[in-house]
Amino acid sequence: MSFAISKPITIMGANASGKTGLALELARRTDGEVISADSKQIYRHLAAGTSKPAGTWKTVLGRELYMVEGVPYHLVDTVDPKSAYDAGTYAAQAKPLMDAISAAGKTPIIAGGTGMYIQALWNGLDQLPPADPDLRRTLSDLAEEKGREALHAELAALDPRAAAMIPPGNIQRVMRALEITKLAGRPVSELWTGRFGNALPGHLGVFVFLKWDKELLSGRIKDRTAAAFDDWAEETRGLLAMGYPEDAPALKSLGYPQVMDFISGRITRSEAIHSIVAVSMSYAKRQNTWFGRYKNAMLIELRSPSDYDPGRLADRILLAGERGT
RNA sequence: GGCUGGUUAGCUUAGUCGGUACGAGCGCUCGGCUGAAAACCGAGAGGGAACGGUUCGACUCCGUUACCAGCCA
Repeated sequence: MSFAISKPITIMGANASGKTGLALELARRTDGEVISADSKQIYRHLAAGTSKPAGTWKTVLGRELYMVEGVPYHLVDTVDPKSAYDAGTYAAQAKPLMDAISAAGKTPIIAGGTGMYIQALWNGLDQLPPADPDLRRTLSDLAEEKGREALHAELAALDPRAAAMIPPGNIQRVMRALEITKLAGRPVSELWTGRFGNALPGHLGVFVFLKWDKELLSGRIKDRTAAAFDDWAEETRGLLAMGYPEDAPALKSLGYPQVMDFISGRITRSEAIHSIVAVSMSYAKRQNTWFGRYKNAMLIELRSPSDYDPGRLADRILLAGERGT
């Protein structure tokens, strides 16, 4: 079957839930192109540790494209591991790509597990000052010296409403709120418009949330981690050999610290795998919590291994898309 | 077989000189999230090996049993 829809399709879900396979199936059916929404697959040289889909860079009509099984796969393998990347940058890159794909009569398929990026792309971020590394360093030093409560107290003095919404322990969000308030010269809470909400614009696209039974997902994560581990270790050795520091933004990704502990002999291979599975599962829980907020997304619950059938799932999704058109 | 030490939440453990376990980390359950988000954070459930004794009262003292560790045979 082939469908004449070009409304974007967004596939969300925890890690190891089969988003890539489904996205590729949808791309083949609809003459589509995939846009990744993944804060770590965006980095070059990270593959085994991020389950980046295997692909190759090709020049197509003068454009450099990462091709996976014949499908263009955007916003993957493009950023240097020592560079910072963030939701604002992602939205600024993904939106024009999505529009261009649609304009060419093709279907954009957004697939990823980074909820904040999907949120930034579809609901947009408020007009706020971007990150200021120097200010962050200052604030971070202050927190180190006087404690998190001191920073929170400072925020409370400048913006009581924001302070009430952010727990003192959440140093990152406290610092960000202070950063915005100082840079903008106005309290953050006055700059938040509420657009960063809990609903996706269902009239603009099809949104799918793949949610696996926990035990099954755990099995998939175990299998995937064990299978990838040796390549992962080799990949990490390579990154360190290339001179990337252990605290490079890319290496702050889940699992890499454990792999580095294994490489340096601090823990065994099986300890590393166990630990990675554990952190992956708690990450999956957080992802499901995030995506669960979107009550208007199409929830696909996978309760047995046979429920994951990309062909059949694609049928369901495309049918829903046609109805909505 | 003997001696010594141990047995506190699912796991690793802290502490209680007899008076309701301020416990902690991990795990588990739930949640939050506006340019670090695979980040960062919040809430909750869960506990004194077994049996008997002393005592107004025992996780804390005594005895027996079970199991663990170390040392000696």
